[in-house]
Parts: sequence; structure tokens; C-alpha cells
Amino acid sequence: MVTVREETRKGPWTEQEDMQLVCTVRLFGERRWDFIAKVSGLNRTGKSCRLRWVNYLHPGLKRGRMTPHEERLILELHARWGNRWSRIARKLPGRTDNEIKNYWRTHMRKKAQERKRNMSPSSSSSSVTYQSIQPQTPSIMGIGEQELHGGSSCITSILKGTPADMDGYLMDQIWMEIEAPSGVNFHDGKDNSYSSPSGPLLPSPMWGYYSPEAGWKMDEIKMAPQVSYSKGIGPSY
DNA sequence: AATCGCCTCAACCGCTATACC
DNA sequence: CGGTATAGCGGTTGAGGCGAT
Repeated sequence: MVTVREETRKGPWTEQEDMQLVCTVRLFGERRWDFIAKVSGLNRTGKSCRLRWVNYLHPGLKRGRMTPHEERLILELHARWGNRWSRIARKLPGRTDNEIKNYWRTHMRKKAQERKRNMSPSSSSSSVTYQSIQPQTPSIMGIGEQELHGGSSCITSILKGTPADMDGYLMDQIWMEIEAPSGVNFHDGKDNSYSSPSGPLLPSPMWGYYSPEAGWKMDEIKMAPQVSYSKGIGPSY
């Protein structure tokens, strides 16, 4: 017997995959990622699905450049906590640990290069430097933990965010489509980090792709992956 | 116009922590 | 209480974009 075993997909996600994942997460919630991976029909590992969701598909994610406010916050929190990215991310609503980690990496590389170039201490020209906040971080270091937890004006101002901060992003469109009529709160609310702008359920357009008849049944969690997604379409986005 | 090098960011990997049985 | 499954975290890598030469 020759079982054609499909290999688990790796690499960049396609738009279709995103939609599949979003739908499945909407249905089953943000847990049991292995299960979600299976049920969604995605040829991905649960881990991969989770990562994609957390870093990219989660509603409420901010996209675009870090604001100066966020930059400062990251610097200060990093000075305080070190590489506890997820912890830092919790203080920056809409930002992921991955994003912050990446930001820090490039930021620090830049700083290191700068420092190499001009070893003289008098030449700290940039507006925000690591050193500048480390010794006496008055702005946030003085803030109580609770304030950091969401009460701080710093945080709230970030939360308010300027719309300009966010790029018109593909996911916005997806979420627009997904925007559900009912206000069912899908989010379990245990995490205060994200206040989802959309508390969506399944979008009608999505059901075009995902009607149970089309591919799979809810009650028997057996996937028929032959939903008519064309395989190998590689939407460039 | 072509090439090179740098930067950014999405995604993977391995390990640890936590939950569940 | 121990074993197993699952989730989460931090480090690392690689592809693509973009500006400089």
C-alpha cells in the first residue's frame, strides 16, 4: 500500500492558508494548536499555526513602525528585564514578542555599529539610546508595576495610537471580511494584552471557502482536505 | 542598468514550562 | 507522583526589499 504522505508545509504562508487558519481558530479557539492544524486541513504543524496566528493573524495586532513612544518603552523595559520578549510584549499592546525581538536586534546592531564608529561618549546624537535610559530611567522606571500593566498614560497613549501608525495591510482586509455581525466575544479574555477591535465570528465570505459541505464536518473532526483550494497557488503578498 | 550589501521581518528550531491524565 | 501532551519562549536563519555604488 502506498500512502502518499503529504509533507508538512513550511515556509511563507499563503493567503489561503491564512484564511483557513483564521476560520479554524474562530471556530475552535486559540488552543489545541495541533488539533487546529489538523482540522484546518493545513499541512502545517500546530506550532507553525500558533506562531502565524500570534505574530500575524491575531486581531488587534499593530503593524507598521514602532512609534517613538514604543521605542522608548522597549528600551526601558529591556533595560529592566533583559530579553524577556514576551513579557515586554505584554506591555506593548498590539506588538508581538517576535516583533520586539526583531526590533531590538536591528536596533542594537545599529547601536553597536554606531558605538564602534565613534567610541567617544560625547557623540550620542540619536534621540533614544540605550545608555540614555539605563542609568536613571525616570519616566517609566518610576512607574509602578500596575501602571505599566495598562493604566499608564504611556500605554494608553500607545493604545490609542495614530491610525497612521498602521499600514493599510492585507490582514485588515481579511478582518474586514471576517468582521462578524454578532458580538460574540471569541477572545477568552485571560490576556489583557489585546483588545480585539473586531470580535468576529465567521464571515460570510469565508464560508464560501469553508462551508462544511465543501470540505469538512464540524461534528466529525475528520478532515477532508480536498477543499478546493488550489494547491501551490502562491499568492505573492 | 546591474550589482552589492544592508535591513527588516516572517518563520523555524530547540528547549522549558505548564497542564492534564 | 510521574509521564505525556501542549503551549510558550528565546535564539537563529533566510528571503525579499531597497538604497548605495
